Amino acid sequence: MPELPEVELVVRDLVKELNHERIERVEISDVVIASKLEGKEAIVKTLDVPTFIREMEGMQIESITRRSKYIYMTLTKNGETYLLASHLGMTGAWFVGNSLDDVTEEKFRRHIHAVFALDDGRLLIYSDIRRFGELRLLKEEADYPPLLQMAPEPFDEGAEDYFIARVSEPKWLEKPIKQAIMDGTVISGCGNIYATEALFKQKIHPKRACRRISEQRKRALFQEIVAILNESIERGGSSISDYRNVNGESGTMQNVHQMYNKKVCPECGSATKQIQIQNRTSTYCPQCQK
DNA sequence: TACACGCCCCGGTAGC
DNA sequence: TGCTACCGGGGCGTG
Repeated sequence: MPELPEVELVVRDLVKELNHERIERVEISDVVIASKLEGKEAIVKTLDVPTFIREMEGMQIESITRRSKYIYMTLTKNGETYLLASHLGMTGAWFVGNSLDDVTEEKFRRHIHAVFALDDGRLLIYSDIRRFGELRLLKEEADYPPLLQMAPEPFDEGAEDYFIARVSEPKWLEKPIKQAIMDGTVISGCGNIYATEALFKQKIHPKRACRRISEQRKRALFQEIVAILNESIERGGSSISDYRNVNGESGTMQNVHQMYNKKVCPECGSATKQIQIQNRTSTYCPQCQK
């Protein structure tokens, strides 16, 4: 499942592949169309499918960037600028190819939900096995307020101080640290995998209340998260289940995970434990993490 | 008003 | 082999 590093790698690949192409035609899968007709918000958010297609056709791709776990495509049409904010959910993936057969893995090919035919003849393809991802066409970021509430990019200057300030707010003091670092308004882009790894490396129990962690330890934890996110980008991301890059390749970060989904602590050999925090499974070592 | 909780978008997969 | 329960990112509605 894609977190910040995986999204960053997708963006880097898309930037290499795409250069101001124009979207000529758009196709949306029958299952998405059917879900939308039932009133569900399946992948194509807010807009109905015909409107989404009509708006997207004729758009020129100006730039592709990442903001937290969102892919931002800046688009223009008739002198107006738009933003396509794409979230991969748990199983979303983008591909670029000459035909749908270029999506070589069957489980992704079976779940292609949006196809953007480009003016150079290639296809920009969005596949999403579980359909938890989103394609959100906006006039600007402010049209979807949660985007404005996201914490600064973790690599940006000031993000660490922002983190310290946020977890020092009354609403966070008694809450588990893991809940805080997985909240996108506290840190951008840190999901369950990297939160689990960072807490293990810093020997912090995931349920420890924010109030009961010194500022020094909190800063060390933040820096650990940044280091792990960077390491994962260098390793091509974590391919826990369904992450693939634009060329359909997996990453290798999962090979160096020490705690996420592990049964035994690599440090002390104790059996790990799993608890639920905010309905998310948290794996930790009861001996090493206090 | 603010927060906790459950729901919802789903298919793959583990377990029986 | 086939069925069922479970999992989860993240917003949102309800109590």
